[in-house]
Amino acid sequence: MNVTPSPQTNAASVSATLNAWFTENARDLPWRRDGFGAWGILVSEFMLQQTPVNRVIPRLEEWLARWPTPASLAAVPPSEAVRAWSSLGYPRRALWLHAAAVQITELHGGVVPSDLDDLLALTGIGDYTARAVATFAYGYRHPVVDTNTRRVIARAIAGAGEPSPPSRGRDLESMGKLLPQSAQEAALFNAAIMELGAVVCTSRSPHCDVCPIRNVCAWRAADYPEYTGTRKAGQKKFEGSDRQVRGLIMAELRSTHRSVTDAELDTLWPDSVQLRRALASLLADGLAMRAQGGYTLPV
DNA sequence: AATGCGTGGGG
DNA sequence: TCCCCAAGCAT
Repeated sequence: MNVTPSPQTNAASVSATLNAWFTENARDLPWRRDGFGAWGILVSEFMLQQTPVNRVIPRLEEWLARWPTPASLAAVPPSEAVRAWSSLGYPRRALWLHAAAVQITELHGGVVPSDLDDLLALTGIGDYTARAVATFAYGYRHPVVDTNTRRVIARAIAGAGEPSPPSRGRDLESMGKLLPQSAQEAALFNAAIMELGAVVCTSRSPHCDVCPIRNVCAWRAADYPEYTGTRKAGQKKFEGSDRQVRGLIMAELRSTHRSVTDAELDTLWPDSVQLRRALASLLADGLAMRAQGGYTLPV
């Protein structure tokens, strides 16, 4: 009696196999420690938005030692948050995390909310981060979809080499179909599929030889067809970009507690028009402010 | 919805 | 070397 696997049994197989694999092979990361807490998880998720794990860990531990609660961060000026962010990149995230800490303190009694809509209302929290916090900090049964999850589903389930461009509804639906019924198993699976994408089913050179779901992988079954769909637009060149100049200015502002003069800024970049443009955008973002004949981080 | 937003490591 | 990518978000 041969049984053709139904989508349900295939989904159950993938989630059970990945959860078993994850239980044995999960990396020992700070935010996975028992009792790490919702605030620590929230901070880690902010830092992990587009920044690799290994670069996040030291900054995260410093951050939580200094600001163990949302209220403690809310009590200092945003300049301190931006400075402690150091060179993690995308410093707007530091500003947004500080703003979220203020909101949590003023609107939620200093307790990181667990409700999806409450989380989404916080500055700097979008669909991924809201779901990650509700799931990993509070154990709710929500689908959590990040870039790793999207890639694993594209390959193992859809048989494509790469995911299509993100589509919120479709992404949540496809992850929802794989999600185990129990909230505890669901939370584990959300982390497990992300982990697989991060360490095995990687974007560039996937390690299919050690993949725990290689036997049910649709991409492998189809003999690894190349991706044919539309790609997301590539990043613009960084060298010579406004982003590079913004980065130089921010590094200068972080390096001192006194105000940085126009003359000092002019030494950072040869094109003064571009430098002014970058500076104006930082002022507009609230990452810099005028002070005492120069510029400082936002107090 | 397409674009802008840092930084650094790896193929 | 250069190009791609990394637990996204806001506009």
